[in-house]
Amino acid sequence: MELKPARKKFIQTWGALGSQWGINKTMAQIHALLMVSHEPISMEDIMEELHISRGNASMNLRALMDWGIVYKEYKAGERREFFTAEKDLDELAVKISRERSRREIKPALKVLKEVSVVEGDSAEEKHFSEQTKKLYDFVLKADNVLDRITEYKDNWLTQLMIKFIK
Amino acid sequence: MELKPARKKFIQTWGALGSQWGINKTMAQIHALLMVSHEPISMEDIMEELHISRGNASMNLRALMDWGIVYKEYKAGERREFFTAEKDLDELAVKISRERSRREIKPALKVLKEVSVVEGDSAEEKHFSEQTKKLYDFVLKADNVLDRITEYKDNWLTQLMIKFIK
DNA sequence: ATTATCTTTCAATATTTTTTGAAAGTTTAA
DNA sequence: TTAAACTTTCAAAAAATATTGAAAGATAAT
Repeated sequence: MELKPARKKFIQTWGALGSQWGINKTMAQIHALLMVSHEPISMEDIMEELHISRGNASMNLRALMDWGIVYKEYKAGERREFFTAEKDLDELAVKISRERSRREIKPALKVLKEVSVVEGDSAEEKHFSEQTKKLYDFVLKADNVLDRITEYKDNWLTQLMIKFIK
Repeated sequence: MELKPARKKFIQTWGALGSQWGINKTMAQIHALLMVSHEPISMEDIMEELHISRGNASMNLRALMDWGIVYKEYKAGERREFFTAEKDLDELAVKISRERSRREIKPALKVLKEVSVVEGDSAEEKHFSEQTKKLYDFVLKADNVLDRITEYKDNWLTQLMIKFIK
């Protein structure tokens, strides 16, 4: 396969995957582009390759940097800023997990805890309280697991366990 | 806390969480409503509680059933259909993981495999091929881990390992 | 201090996604 | 077979989300 179409296809796919998981398409595409680039890229080049406006590029690069998965780089003697992506995938996964946990899971957990204190004797009230308590425990555990996904992934004992469970 | 506002708050939160993860708000809300209900609910009641149209309710219930996490129930002597949610959270997680894997991850893996065969001697081509190969391996492993999230979660050895890794 | 180069911001616009509601479809009962 | 009770479908409308582009904001060179 040729580089150009392969790159294009990869960027499209990564963008689509992103939007299915609540990350905007352009953000995921910029990230994809940077991940497969062997050297830092300027905003101008990102705009050109993805056919997007300056504003769009700027805003999404900012967002990616807020997630801690894209970095600014300065080249000596260059006025422009260049960008690179976190290329260590374990590091990438850890950062994404941490951020999603902080932004989305933790607040949801807080609410689950709040609402699960419903008291009362009716079947309705009992069931509500029980179910939300279970959800709290479950989400809490899942959150921990996600946070440690790479540690699991690469642990030999775990690998063994996977085979065992299978 | 009172049941009514607690239930409302839970449904709102679950809906918001859903949309942040690429599941539409109403779908997540219907699911939330059914999860905390101690008995099956009719479409009419769902429409009323969530203030949504008949069409919306019908389509999202269909989607939830396609995911395998909501079931139809028939009550003796009743013409209407009633709905319940999968309430076993482990089962819920397994089904969601399986579906997302099948619909989103597997197709992405296929593309990753396709594009990673790029050949050539330039640094650009080499880097592209290496990086997409790494991504393929990583996503494949992560997919397997997700698929087994509950097995991990409840395994005592793993629990011990979490503490150990910490 | 002025200009040139580059980045950010944000109101307006465009696009995508979701929702509505009425017509068509289905199933059961009379 | 007709009607009643309910569900599904889908084109149109609404809502939510993303994108643009030009003006304002930085920063460095002259």
